Amino acid sequence: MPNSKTPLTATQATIDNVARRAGVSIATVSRVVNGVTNKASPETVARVRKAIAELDYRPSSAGKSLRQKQSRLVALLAANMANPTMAAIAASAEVALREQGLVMVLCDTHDRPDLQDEYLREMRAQQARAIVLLGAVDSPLLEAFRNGLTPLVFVNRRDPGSNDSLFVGIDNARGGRDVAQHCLARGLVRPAVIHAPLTSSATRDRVEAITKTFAEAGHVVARQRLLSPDARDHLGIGYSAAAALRNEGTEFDCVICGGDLIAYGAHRALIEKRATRDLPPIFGFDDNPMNDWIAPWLSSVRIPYDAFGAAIVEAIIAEPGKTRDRSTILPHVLVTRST
Amino acid sequence: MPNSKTPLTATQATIDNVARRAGVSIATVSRVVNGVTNKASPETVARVRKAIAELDYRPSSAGKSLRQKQSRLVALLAANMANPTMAAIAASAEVALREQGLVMVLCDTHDRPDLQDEYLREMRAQQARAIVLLGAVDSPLLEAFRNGLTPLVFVNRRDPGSNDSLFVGIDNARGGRDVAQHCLARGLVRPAVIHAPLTSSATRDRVEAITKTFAEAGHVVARQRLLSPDARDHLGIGYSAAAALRNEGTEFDCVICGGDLIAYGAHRALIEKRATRDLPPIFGFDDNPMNDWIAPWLSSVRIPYDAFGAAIVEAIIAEPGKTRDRSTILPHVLVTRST
DNA sequence: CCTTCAAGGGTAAACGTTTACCCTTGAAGC
DNA sequence: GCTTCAAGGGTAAACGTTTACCCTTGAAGG
Repeated sequence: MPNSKTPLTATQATIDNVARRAGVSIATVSRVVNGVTNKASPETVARVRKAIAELDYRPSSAGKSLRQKQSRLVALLAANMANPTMAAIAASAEVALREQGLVMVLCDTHDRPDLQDEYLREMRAQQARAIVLLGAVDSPLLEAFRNGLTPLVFVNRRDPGSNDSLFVGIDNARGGRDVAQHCLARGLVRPAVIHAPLTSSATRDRVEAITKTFAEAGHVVARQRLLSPDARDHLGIGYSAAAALRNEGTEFDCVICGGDLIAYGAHRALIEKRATRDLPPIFGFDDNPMNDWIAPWLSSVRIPYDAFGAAIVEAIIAEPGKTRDRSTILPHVLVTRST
Repeated sequence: MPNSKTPLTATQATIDNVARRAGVSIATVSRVVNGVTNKASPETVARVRKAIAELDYRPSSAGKSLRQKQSRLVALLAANMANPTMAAIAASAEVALREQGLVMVLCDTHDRPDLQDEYLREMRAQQARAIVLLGAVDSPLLEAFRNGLTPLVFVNRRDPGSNDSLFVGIDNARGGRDVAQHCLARGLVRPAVIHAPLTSSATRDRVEAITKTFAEAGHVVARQRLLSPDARDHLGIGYSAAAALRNEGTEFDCVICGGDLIAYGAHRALIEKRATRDLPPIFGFDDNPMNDWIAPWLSSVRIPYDAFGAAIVEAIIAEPGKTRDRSTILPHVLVTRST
């Protein structure tokens, strides 16, 4: 705790300053800072600690990184920061990483392989401790990192190029099945299914499980109720799919979307023509944190945002152990709402 | 562009590797990398560039930082990452910073002075190039940084402890006046005004301008229509304020909220009792990027998210010049919507 | 009294850069 | 045939750490 003596400056005190003030060598200071106790007497340790507190000393990251060939930076490469779900996971990761003394660098790859590679290159230069990919896309450098020693953690979306990479996420197939079964139990047997292109494992697992579950119950999802329009983003996908349903007069008794943003778009298209009262049930995935407030009409498979941070940290830290599971499957729950 | 010869590895090539491969000294490599052209012949430059490309070399950040006493890291200390507006500004900043070869570190201070100081300390250890405070709170270390040489940029909320710090944001007083005038022009003269505690300059400016504008038009905002309930977050503030209005039977003809999240909360409370059809006009600030989709009932003062990144970068970069404005005021526009 | 050993702590090298300064070469000017 | 000078490029120090290795002291064991 800084006290009145504390010179509270914006310029960094060095290990040398501390050593001089405590009357010891820099080696001793370094040892005290790093908790090597068997090389200094208790009195020396106390003197050093005092000097550290008085100077508000913290080891220079650059010096440390240079020497240890490793920094305290952990990169979070997110596919799309505009998605509140990703933001929530990022926030959770940030807290968990800070508790480990690690610093999170947030990068938005916009789902572009070239940008992802650019960031990988940068993080290699930064000697990042680990790289967390929140929605990874395959890219040339990713392959190189797979064989490197920087831990790679894939979140939400599995590694598009390997199946034994570290993974943290929910069981998407089970989530899809849960939604379908929920519908079936309520007699909803003609769902409109709207999803993004099947490039990510998450979307693929969800959609496959949904159609499979309906089919097994004897209700094959007709082709015209299975929509994946081209659009620049999820909101647009949802909107144009729902608009298409309307224009073509397709009958459906519920709408299941591959993600909440798609559901927002679909909802918008639906309420443009219908009264709010007779909206069909709408389902999404992720359950964005503000849904209770801004989308009380949306049922969604909630992912446990707050659990991601801890799971990611564990995946990074436990790496040496090697015995742990390569996948961490977090629990989900279908949150049902209706206006 | 990496070609077939590229050894695409996850481990960093050093300046020494490049120098050896090009048959020059490390000094020459350094000069080529940094664009010092008058110390090498064109052929040498070409040889070095070739070696750099072949090894996919990028200077080590640690070495660079150590030598230059400055890193390429720029910290963005955000008060609340759960707010989509902050996320949007962060995304914009990230892009703009990357274009300058800078790397954004995102930290969530949760509006807590102790956490803010913790991050400031960390960033001092990282020798951050600059620190961007997106919603700053006053804290002991902040004072030290004000006198230091690391540029500080306050975004949205002004420096709570000084009025000549760098600032990027909109003219909140003007925004508040715009909303009030819009209401007045439509005969709405009994607004309910809901806001967070007046600790930030942004909220203060907005609320003051709103009440002042109404008062000047002869419609003083009655005390019972001016609400700032205690609640853990903006959503809760909006909700409990609107609930209180309802419970106390206060009459009002429109609702003006200090931020979009407050408006979401208020809206939720209002639709719980009223039919959707007779909702009063609701106004917010910031205009979260997804409002068109999820809050078509909300009018809001839109801040130009995408312009923030460039403005922040300019504030950081132009620092040496000293002649520039300390404040960058970005344009806003009142976006009106109604369901 | 001599040897051993542990405790406590210092010395110096290495990490990858940048840059001030030095060196060599060849041509120009006298 | 000198001196000068510019072009081109190398040498080495410094940045702040960590850590292998060395040194000193005092006590224990013989």
